[in-house]
Amino acid sequence: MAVTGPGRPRRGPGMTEVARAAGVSQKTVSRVVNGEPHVSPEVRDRVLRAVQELGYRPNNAARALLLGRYRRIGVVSLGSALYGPSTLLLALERAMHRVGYSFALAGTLEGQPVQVAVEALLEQGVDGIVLSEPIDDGAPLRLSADVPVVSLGEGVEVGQGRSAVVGADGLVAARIATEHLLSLGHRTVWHIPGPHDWWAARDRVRGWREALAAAGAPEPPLPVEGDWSPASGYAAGRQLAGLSDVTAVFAANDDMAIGALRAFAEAGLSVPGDVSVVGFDDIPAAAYLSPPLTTVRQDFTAVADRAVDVLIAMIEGGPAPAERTDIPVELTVRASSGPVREPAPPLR
Amino acid sequence: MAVTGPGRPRRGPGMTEVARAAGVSQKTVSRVVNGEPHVSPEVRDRVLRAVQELGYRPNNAARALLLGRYRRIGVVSLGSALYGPSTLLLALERAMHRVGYSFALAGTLEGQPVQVAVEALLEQGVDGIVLSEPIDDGAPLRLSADVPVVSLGEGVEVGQGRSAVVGADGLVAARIATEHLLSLGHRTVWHIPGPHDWWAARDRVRGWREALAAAGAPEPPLPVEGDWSPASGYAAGRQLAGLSDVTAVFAANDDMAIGALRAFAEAGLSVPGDVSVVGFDDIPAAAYLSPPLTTVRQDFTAVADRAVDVLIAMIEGGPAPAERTDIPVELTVRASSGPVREPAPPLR
DNA sequence: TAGAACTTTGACTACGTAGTCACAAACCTC
DNA sequence: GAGGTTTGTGACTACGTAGTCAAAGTTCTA
Repeated sequence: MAVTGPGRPRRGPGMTEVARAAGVSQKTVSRVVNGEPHVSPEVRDRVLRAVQELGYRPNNAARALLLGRYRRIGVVSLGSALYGPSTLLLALERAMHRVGYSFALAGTLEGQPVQVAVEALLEQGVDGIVLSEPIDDGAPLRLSADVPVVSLGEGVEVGQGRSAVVGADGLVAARIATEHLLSLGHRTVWHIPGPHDWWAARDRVRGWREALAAAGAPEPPLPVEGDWSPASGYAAGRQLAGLSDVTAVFAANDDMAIGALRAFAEAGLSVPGDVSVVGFDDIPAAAYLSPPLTTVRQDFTAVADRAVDVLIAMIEGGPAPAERTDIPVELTVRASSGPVREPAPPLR
Repeated sequence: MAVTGPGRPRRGPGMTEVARAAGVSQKTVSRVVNGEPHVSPEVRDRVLRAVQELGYRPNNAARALLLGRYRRIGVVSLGSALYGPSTLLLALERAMHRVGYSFALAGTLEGQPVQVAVEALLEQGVDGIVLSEPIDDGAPLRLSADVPVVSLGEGVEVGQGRSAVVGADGLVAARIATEHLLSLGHRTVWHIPGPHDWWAARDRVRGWREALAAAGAPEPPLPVEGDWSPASGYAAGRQLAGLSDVTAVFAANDDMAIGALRAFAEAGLSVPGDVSVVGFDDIPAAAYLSPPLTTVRQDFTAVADRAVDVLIAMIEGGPAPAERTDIPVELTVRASSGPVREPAPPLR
């Protein structure tokens, strides 16, 4: 019996109706629509005209049901509007558009395991999944999915499925930022960290540590942990401003750097005169702060492009790449970082 | 014949396999999975156990093909990582999650008509469309879609379909910001506008004009049009700094306000001593700038919730609401705006 | 010019799901 | 205890598409 309840929406014409209009079989319409060979020019024209007239639009659900392929990629995101994550998200959309895939987003709610979002995407139907700005609860992230997964950060264990890792090189970036400050003559560099359950934040801490160790600089204690917000950077900045020997600070993102700048200003410390500050992200406002902020820029477009390319390769049956891919980063030096100030000259 | 080419991915079990395992019919599995009544507890248990064991996951493509409903909403976005748009996007995702819909995103590429993105969403299969941060080329936006459309901004003409408008009240917001500055004693208020093809930008210009007119204040000319970026705000700020009678500036967003602040600082103008500045958005950094920025906050969560509710109502067959919905805004006064400075006192 | 090879077209089918209907069994109601 | 209603279950079907195969027509080859 026909399924035609009252709540059922009108549908557009299908291939069968186009076929009738063009006087051919449904299969021939399928061939024309999909650009398959072995269709005579006249028939192709007739079909295309009918498509035009009827306003035919392919039904992706039917195609997906038949083929088991959706031409859709799911993205799991924390759903924060932070500069990095949102820029990345939009870059992913563009990258998927480029390869003809559509974009489905699932946010993870606080306290919920990532698997919940993955499940939602799988149910909706996706050929692959990108894990953006991932966090974890300490233990390495384990997922179950029957499609390939690309993680933008650390590796993920995916039961039964293939997975790969693509990321901006946060570790190297943090090292570069720290080395920049050390090269200006600072004895050591303090770090305002992001939340420890973010992989990106941990990477930056590690990079900072490595740079200090490599230079033989002492590793100062971490101030209160930030949450990426200017408010948390301000809190950390106040702590640091209270210490006497802080001359260089590397904040895990620009927003926290902004908060720290504010704290230093309120404490009467000049930047970079008394304290040098380096941020992370190169948000558009960075160059227009007072003082303009030295920071590290990640190439989110490159990360997204690479992530999608890797994912598509796996979707099409290729093996998971053995190595992670890291996209290089770039340090932009502005006025907020400068040479260490001479110790107050003795009375002359 | 079975469709089983080599490129075809393995699929999970379907209801039929679950049914076999549980010793019932496929239809009964359907009843259990969808929580329909008239299933005996024992059978329900048996089915649920089989579902668990086999790792059954509903196939949304099949459901959609049958019902013509996707439980998916498409969002058309400009794809800019600006604070407002990205915050809105993520709020939309959450709102859709709340009502059990999934989220599909289509970005409009520069120079391409919005209809292209709409078409992509329709082809992929969505029950409704949200037009976020929309722009137009001067002429009112006309779309063709056979699903309901909610525009977050101005009205859109949708051929054959129903449509509604939900927005933060940018007009009122701009009026409030302007009135705030006038109430501090400024003779008039200058405006740094956003791009004129953004509805939001035009709204703010109109609100500013209305407030000036209502107060009988003269309407100063607009400086160079901004593009929402700090750089463009800086350029406009330099223009304004060169004029002698500028004491109050309302920038169409916080980023441009940041640029303007920088320009004023470089010109030796103090804020708010010489010039008061008000922004728009209340980005997290606004409170930590030097000086902290007076700005207007929009409630994106409320906008998104309302937009999704309205859309769902239309999807479920309801009529399009006749009136647009506007979400109230809130002015946050900080240190960047202050009373007009007394004219330089005559020599005493 | 016979047969092989290719081109063009269509009939048939399956993908996984939920609506419709049929029917048996259990439960009422008076 | 006859008639009616409700409950529980399954058979059958359609949704729109593309793969498979068959068949007729056309061109090429020896």
